[in-house]
Amino acid sequence: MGKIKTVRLLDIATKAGVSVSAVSKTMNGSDEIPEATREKILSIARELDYHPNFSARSLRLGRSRIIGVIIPNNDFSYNHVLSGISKALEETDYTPIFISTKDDPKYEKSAIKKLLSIPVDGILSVPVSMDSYKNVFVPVVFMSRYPYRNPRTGEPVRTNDNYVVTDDYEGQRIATTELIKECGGNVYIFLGSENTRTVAGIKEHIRLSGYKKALEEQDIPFDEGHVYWNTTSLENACENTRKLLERVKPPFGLMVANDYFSIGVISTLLKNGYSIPDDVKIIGFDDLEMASYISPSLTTIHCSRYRLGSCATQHLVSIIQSKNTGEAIQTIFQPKFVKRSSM
Amino acid sequence: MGKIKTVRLLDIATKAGVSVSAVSKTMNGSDEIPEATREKILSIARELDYHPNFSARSLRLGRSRIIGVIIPNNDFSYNHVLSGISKALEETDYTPIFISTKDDPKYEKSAIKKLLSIPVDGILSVPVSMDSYKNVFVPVVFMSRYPYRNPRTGEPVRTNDNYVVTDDYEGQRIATTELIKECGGNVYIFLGSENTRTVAGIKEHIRLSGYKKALEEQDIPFDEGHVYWNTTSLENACENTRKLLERVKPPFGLMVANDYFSIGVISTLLKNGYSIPDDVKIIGFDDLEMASYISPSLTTIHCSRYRLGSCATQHLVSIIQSKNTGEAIQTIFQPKFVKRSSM
DNA sequence: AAAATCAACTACAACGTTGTAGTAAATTTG
DNA sequence: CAAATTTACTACAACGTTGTAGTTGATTTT
Repeated sequence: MGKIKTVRLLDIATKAGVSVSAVSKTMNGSDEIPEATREKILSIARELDYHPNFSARSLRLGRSRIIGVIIPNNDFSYNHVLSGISKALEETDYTPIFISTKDDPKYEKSAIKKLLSIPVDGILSVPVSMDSYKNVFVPVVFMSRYPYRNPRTGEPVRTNDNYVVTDDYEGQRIATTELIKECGGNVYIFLGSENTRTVAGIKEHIRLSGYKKALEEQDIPFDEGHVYWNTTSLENACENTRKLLERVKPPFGLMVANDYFSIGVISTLLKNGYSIPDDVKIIGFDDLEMASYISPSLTTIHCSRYRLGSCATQHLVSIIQSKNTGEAIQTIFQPKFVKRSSM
Repeated sequence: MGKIKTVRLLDIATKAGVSVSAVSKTMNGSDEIPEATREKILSIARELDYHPNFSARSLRLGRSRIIGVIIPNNDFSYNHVLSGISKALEETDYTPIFISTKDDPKYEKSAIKKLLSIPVDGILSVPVSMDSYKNVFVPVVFMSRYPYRNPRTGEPVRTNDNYVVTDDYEGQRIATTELIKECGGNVYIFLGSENTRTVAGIKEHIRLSGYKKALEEQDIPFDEGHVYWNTTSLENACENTRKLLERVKPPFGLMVANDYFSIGVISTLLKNGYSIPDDVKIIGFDDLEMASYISPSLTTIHCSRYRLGSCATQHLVSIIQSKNTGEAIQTIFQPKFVKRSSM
């Protein structure tokens, strides 16, 4: 398995009897090479199966046609976002490179450095700490986690970063409002990790805020005991369900962090002999494809993570190509309530 | 957003009053730089927040610490494989770059070229056409789709490529054997795409072969009408189920291409008033985490795609680092039958 | 017919890194 | 104490590409 010489511009140039520059110009579509020479060069390039050396080009140009994608974990829970990114990038000649941060600012910083040293032409990020992006001099589009609202007040926050998010605050508010219509104040909520409540140092979870807002609107007092944190796996979801059942008996309403974990919740409820939606009314979050296929079919908040990824990607590419006017691109997708049979 | 000058070895060298070579040697841990100078250089590097330029290094060295990952589609259906790869790579200082082929040899060829031009240090691939890899001069480990058996005969195939696969032939044979115990010859099978039956030009699907083998062992004649192709989405799975119900009435046994699509099958059966496992016995494939949480809990063939990815990655890294002895690394994971309540 | 323009190139430096060959001073060896 | 070796460096070419600044020879303009 010895080193194999790759085909360079020089090889083509030698064979065609022209200079390296002429070949380079031809490859880059310069109009100062006449048709005849151009044809000759291109046919030799094809014959030798030439492909430009990525590193050399990146070194020379200071750009790479590579987009860095920073995600919190490598268990691909951002699966749909990534699919959206890949799909959107397919139309362009950019290639994504994914790095995970394990939700740790240390890893995030090193991920950014790694990406910048490539150098990537832009970054799509589900951020851990906004501070990490202070000295990033390529375009960045934040996804999903940007503090677009003050989580304490629900007020929109004005910044000049680029971001694409779904309005989880509104999503949770709507879900809660709908559930209150059915169950009054008897509504519980399963949320994700408590210590990564939100980015940007504001120690209040955006989904929790939406939940509180809905309660407030209906004059229902907030009860910390109705919130179950750490729904971060199917097993945790089941455990939370068991804990909940120990403390309160149905009927009640329950909102689960996402559709996937709802499967665990439903499983545990059925196992304990409860029926859905008669005993427990359930609302998920995301509206995964499978939400309408499981039984009972899942009432949920629709917000396409796929669309989020593809939208952010389109933004980033347009920023890269049009040399950023300084105008921040900010998109907030509004989630929708989808009623099925779990409620 | 002007171009920001990045920190180079030269900047450190100038500030430290030494040569670029001295800094380079220090960075690469050469032992010919004494402790005092080394400390000085490193502290300046830290101070300036130096990070090596990836492209320059790759150009110079002809390697990049990047691993190319080739997968058939960008809807991340190879999710678990990718997670395994990412996880395994986390321990090393290699970074993966994913490219999809859309199951088209044309895209596959161009993906390979792109990766080689980076240049990647190795490739992990779920291949479309083995021909595409003829002139690849970096280590390749094939995943999941390698023709490790002759699909017509079930005989092992001897090659000297590196690969990691799960024995889908055996998996399907076992599933079929188990289902026959319950339903006799009354067993149906839903399989994936008919025209990508297998790689390597052998026009026979490895899973179908396993199915046939089991029938043969029990002296049950093969009936083409028992095979439903094109189970490539939840919706297709439902449609196939409806078609099947039109033609045959329960009871019967049914094997579905994978656990995920089983959700659609189960949904359709329940909707039509059939009960599982009394009317229809179902076996999935994969043993996804959710298989034991859905209702009815899913009997399936366990084969960890995650493990497949991480194993292939470990192999690749070891090949890269030990400068390949020529000995091919080949791993075949044996799947296991997991009985739950859908059968 | 000389001057200016143009077409079709070529030569060369630069991007940031690394390894090899070289060198001067310090230290060890015979 | 001279010769050989070692230590601690430095200088420089090379990796493949691209853009800028030439350099021809031909054509057009004055």
